[in-house]
Amino acid sequence: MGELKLQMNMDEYLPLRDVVFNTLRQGILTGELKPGERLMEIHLADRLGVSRTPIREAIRMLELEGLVTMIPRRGAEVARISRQDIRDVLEVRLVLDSLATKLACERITEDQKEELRSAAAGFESATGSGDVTLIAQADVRFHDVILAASHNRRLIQMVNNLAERIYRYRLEYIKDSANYQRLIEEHSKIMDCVINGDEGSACIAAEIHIVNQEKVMLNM
Amino acid sequence: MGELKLQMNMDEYLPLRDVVFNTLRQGILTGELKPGERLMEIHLADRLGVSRTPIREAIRMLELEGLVTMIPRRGAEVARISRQDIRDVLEVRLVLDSLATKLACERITEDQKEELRSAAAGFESATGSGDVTLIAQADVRFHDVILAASHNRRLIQMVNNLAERIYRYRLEYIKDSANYQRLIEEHSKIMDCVINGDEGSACIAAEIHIVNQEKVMLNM
DNA sequence: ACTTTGTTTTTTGTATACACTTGAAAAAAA
DNA sequence: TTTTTTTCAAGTGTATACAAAAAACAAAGT
Repeated sequence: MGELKLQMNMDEYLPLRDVVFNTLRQGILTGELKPGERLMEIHLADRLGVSRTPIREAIRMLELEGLVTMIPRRGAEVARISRQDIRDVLEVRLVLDSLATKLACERITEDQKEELRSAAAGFESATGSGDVTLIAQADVRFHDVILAASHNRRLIQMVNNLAERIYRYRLEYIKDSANYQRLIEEHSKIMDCVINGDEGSACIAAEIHIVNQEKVMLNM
Repeated sequence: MGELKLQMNMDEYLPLRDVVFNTLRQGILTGELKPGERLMEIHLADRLGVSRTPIREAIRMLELEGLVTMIPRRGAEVARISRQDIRDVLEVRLVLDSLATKLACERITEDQKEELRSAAAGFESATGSGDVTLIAQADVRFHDVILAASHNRRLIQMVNNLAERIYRYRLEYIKDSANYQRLIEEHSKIMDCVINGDEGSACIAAEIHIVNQEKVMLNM
């Protein structure tokens, strides 16, 4: 069993359960905790230097988030993701991203338009750096701006949740530099449509963006 | 403070946290626990005859489900639902129900077609009974069949979660017998399209169904 | 060698104790 | 009477103890 490098960020003044939640979440998203790996309360408690109580509560939260699976009287394990799961997620994401883009066309503020331009430029320059983490962050930021511009909290929450579940696979996608040029163009197209309020084209561009992603991710 | 009639169903052999979760969930959905009402751990523990631990875990789960709101160092309260929340939820539901209906057209099995006919008939006869609970159940069943026919687990889970959040308001909608005839016709239309695999018309019918609901619900 | 049974260990499920915050009430001062 | 301070009660946050279940392992019988 490999030693986990889980390290809690105690800076923030949050309930321990939230700190643990964020820590475990991060561990799962980065792949430090692998699918199928058991999450044993005592071990985690020892490693993170807290008692079992906050660990348990954090695990309950991760369960609802879909990142861990509970087996009664056996404990929790990091959720395994099947090909079918990815298909299901992307199928839903297609329409939700499309909706977000459409709503963004109607509701985006001037500030957000500026933010969007900045995010698109940031992504393009990030691809130049070759730093995968940086690129992933820039990509997330671009999508976050559009989501925020939809001004629909429920939608934002749901899309973020979906994105989280397939984050690891999306990372693989981001790693492949063969996709960069296309991604940049797709972002650019989406941005133009949203800024000009061209709903129809914006939706189509957003859908193409997801479909391309789907094609690559399902071949991994 | 009114006496709650919360009663746990101990028949099932489940972890207490799940029993508590279901109990509180039911209480919130039926309106027995009202929006804004504080959920105090000790009181609930006493009332339900368990310790604080399962109560806390159940509350963490309800929080992620969106049914309760946590205020740090103050505890939990039943989530308040704003007009904007309802708008947001219905905006998302529109596209998700539309997607579910489209997928159902492609993937529905023969057994499910039969089930769908039965559910539609059941709803029509339920409206005759005048029993609101019965009608609501029949309505849920109809939608569940279509959801199941989408064969997309993530979608099923998400739509159910959305539906849950506005259940109380939907109930009000169901109460008004002025809507029955229209509901029956809408169901019938959706059913026909799904069974015949007519995706385009099915989506439109599903969307009309939600839009009508939205109109009424936002006027309450 | 193989199955079955008994025992031990590990791990979860639940209860409870204690510390710390916060809000409110009561008491004292202006 | 009003304001401020103090005290106290109520409630959450966290740790820990104990019980019960499941899994792993060993031993005995076939």
